[in-house]
Amino acid sequence: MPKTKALAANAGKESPARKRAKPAVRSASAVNRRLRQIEDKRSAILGAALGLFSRFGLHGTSIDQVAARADVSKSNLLYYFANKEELYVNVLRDLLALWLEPLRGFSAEQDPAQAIGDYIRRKLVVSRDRPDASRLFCLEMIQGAPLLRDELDRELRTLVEKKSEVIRAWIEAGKLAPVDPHHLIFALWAMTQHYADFGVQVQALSGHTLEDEGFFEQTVENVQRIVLQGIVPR
Amino acid sequence: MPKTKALAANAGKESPARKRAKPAVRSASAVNRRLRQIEDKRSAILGAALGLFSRFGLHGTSIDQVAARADVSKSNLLYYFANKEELYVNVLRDLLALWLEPLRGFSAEQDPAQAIGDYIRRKLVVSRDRPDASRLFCLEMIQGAPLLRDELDRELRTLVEKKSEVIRAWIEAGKLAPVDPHHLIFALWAMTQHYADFGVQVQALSGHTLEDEGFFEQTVENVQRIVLQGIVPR
DNA sequence: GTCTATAATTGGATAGAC
DNA sequence: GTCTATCCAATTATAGAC
Repeated sequence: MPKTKALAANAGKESPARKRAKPAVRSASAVNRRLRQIEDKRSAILGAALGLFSRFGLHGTSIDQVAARADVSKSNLLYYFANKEELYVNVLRDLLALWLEPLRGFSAEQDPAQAIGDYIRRKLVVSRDRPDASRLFCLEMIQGAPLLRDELDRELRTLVEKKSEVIRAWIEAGKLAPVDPHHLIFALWAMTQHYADFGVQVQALSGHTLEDEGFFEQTVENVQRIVLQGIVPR
Repeated sequence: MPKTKALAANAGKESPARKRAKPAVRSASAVNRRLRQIEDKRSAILGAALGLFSRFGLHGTSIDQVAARADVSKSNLLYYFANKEELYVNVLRDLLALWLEPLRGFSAEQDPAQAIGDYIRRKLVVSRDRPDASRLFCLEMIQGAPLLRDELDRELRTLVEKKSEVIRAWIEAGKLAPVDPHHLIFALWAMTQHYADFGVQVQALSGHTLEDEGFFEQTVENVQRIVLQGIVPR
């Protein structure tokens, strides 16, 4: 079984970027330059890690590969992140915010067709521009979300409940057909993420990627139509 | 990078179950019993492997774990499957058939609403009864389907093209709203698989699993309604 | 902060007895 | 067919010089 290293043991070990401003000989600007440089390196590593983790998973990726891709040495990487798991967790944490964002837009005052149509577009933009984020999120879910479980229960859950209320309000106002809010939300997530997570399949079958401007618009339009109008002729 | 061991090298090494009927002292029934026993062991290993691979992926699972779960020794497992990759490939192969099956049902003579409604139910049954299969398939896709790519291009592609024709025929007959067949198929796949692949999330947010009879029916109904009628009131 | 060893471990795979 | 004993490669992680 994947060993869950005592994360608590690392709680004290904070990343080097935390140590700042000790009585310095260098000028303030030189210090800032240095700090920025460090932050850049950190995010270079995080970026490289996302790219690899999102394809091959935590265990399918070696620290070496991440280091090579980020153009740092392995031991240098381990200076910035105490161990592989800490790196992984940091990558995931950055993800969640990005993932929750689009849903926040919903509010009862909006026109539901408009709001949901916009939402579909925004999610497809994420699938197009950040497919790696989507894939890593999916990987984590498949594994039972060992590291995201808490956040799922807290943040995501309350957000979803709030938005479900909005959807219910729309239905009661007769602006939306009676549909279970949870299932609607699942449907929206599933259909839009699919183009990122199953990108290879989409490409193999349709011959296109979301990068393809025409195909992107066609996708937006079709997903919107299916969800809003359905496929039975009116 | 994940090393792709020369699979060709193993082409000759066939599984032990292939050696049969040499002039035997034992009775025919004894031999059959033995053969069945061997097949049972093979499928026990395959089953255990599916369970683990579908959660932790190829690299997240050790041969040892599979062996333990199948209740055989590691070296005994390696007698049945020459190496880890061969085991993995065999698990995947069994999967594809299961995965393609439901789509074959479509034919132009059917009523589209009925056919698609049935399809949704059948796929959700698979998501409920074989979530591990769905997850492994998803894992493989995320990784770029290195082992399924050929099949994707061949079998799946031609099947999808054939069924796209059926959908187009329905549209031309005015029985279906104008929608791109590919996107419709993607939507159906995405929405139904979601309940297996993102099962943890579904559980965390809705409090239910497809195992839950009531929830299952509610899911079927909602997915059908969204796809067929859409959510804008008529 | 960055690098060069190197320790320590895991895990895939083989050899050979039974 | 099944087991025990190993071998060997791949990594993770640490120590310590600069």
